[in-house]
Amino acid sequence: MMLTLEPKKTLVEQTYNALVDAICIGALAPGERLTEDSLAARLNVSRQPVNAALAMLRANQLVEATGRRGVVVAPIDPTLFRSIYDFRGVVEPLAVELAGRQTITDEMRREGDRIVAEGWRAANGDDMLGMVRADVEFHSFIYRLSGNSVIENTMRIYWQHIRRAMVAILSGEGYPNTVWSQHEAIITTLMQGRADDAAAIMRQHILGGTAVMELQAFGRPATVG
Amino acid sequence: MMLTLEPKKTLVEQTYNALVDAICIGALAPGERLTEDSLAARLNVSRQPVNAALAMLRANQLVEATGRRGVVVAPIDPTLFRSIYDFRGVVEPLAVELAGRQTITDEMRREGDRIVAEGWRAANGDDMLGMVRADVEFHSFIYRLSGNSVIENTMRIYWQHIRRAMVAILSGEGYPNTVWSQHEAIITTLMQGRADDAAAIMRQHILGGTAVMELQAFGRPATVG
DNA sequence: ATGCAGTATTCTGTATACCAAATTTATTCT
DNA sequence: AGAATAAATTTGGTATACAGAATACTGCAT
Repeated sequence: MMLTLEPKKTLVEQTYNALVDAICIGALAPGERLTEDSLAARLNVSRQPVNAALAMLRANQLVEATGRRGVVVAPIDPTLFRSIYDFRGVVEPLAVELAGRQTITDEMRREGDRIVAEGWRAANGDDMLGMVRADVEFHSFIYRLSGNSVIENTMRIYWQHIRRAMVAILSGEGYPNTVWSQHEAIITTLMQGRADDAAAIMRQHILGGTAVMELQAFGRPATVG
Repeated sequence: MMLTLEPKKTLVEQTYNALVDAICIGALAPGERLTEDSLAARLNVSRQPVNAALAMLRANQLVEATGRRGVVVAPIDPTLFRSIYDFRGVVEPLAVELAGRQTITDEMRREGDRIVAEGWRAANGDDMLGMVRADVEFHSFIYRLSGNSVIENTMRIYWQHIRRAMVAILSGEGYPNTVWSQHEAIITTLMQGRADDAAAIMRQHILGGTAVMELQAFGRPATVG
């Protein structure tokens, strides 16, 4: 397993980011036991930044405490994903609606087009990691457009979990095409000034993601109440 | 009934909670400069837990970094509050709707009644701190009923900010009565199984809060510098 | 073999001490 | 006074130590 520290920023952040990526990619498998000493040795830092990074990972539910015997990488929890998708069901359309109230510059339009183009390229090339990256980028772009820092900061945390499950979701036959059709439609509609319509598509987009996730990742549809 | 023992908390958590409370109550004023050494001395702990607690406060935007010159208590930021209220506008009704899908036990009904009664008592007695506490309790109760951990965890962070501004919001003439009428109506309607109606009231409740906040807290010149 | 008590080991949480770099404040020189 | 320089602060980071908790191990009595 390769754990490499990216330059810049504090050691705590570097450590945190390295661990997040390792967990999301699967280099650190669910259930794997991590001790501060071994991580410190592997990352070539002292225990302190490791300890701080683990505290953050715990707060974000990516690892779980296990008494005085280190932490373990959290399992992929279906209940958590249902919660996240219920949550996204209202937050993502809100982001689109708020984005509709902002002034959209030409630069933003180009940025949107670029992200959609990249998504299509990844989808057509069956580039799984590229699709995940573009998906994160697309939604983060919408959050940024919304001008609402609460949405941005909150969703950043949960995208770590979403990334973990993304491969399973995207592996559905033909699903990438649906995803990027919807992404494209959202951008186009939003840029035309029809934010309400764009929000409605977003709502459908998340609903579809919920359904596919339930089926692909967890094998059974949700109990709809 | 499951009695949950207060788990022995770490110094980091104790430090974090102490600082959060101090900031929310106003004991640490916006703009005040905090250094690790002085806080460590004041709380009688070493620099390490203070450093970790400050990192969390920074992540939650309650303090701001200022180079190598310590951190300062974050100002009360109108933009942040607008973001929070836009956010709550969709998240709180969602919580009510999800709560409507859960099985509601008699114990929960009693809990709801107790919270509403406490809110009225505080409102009628002009007990500002009691009102704030009951308000936090009411909304946390709804989050818990929703069974959605994402809502619970996310909103816990932002309630720290809301608490800071609460006094200004509640000081509007007659407003506490409106607030607790709405709270009571939400609980009653939800317990009757009419979750959609309850969610609609919640939507109105947050809208009203947004308006009052804008007027009371930010619509007039600041009294504190 | 099996069950169990007592011991050893492994870890975390916390404290202390120290250093380097950065940044502000004070001081000295021109 | 203004510029240059030294001193003081303060963080980020490392290393080390130690108590106490959870786990693993060991060996004795069955």
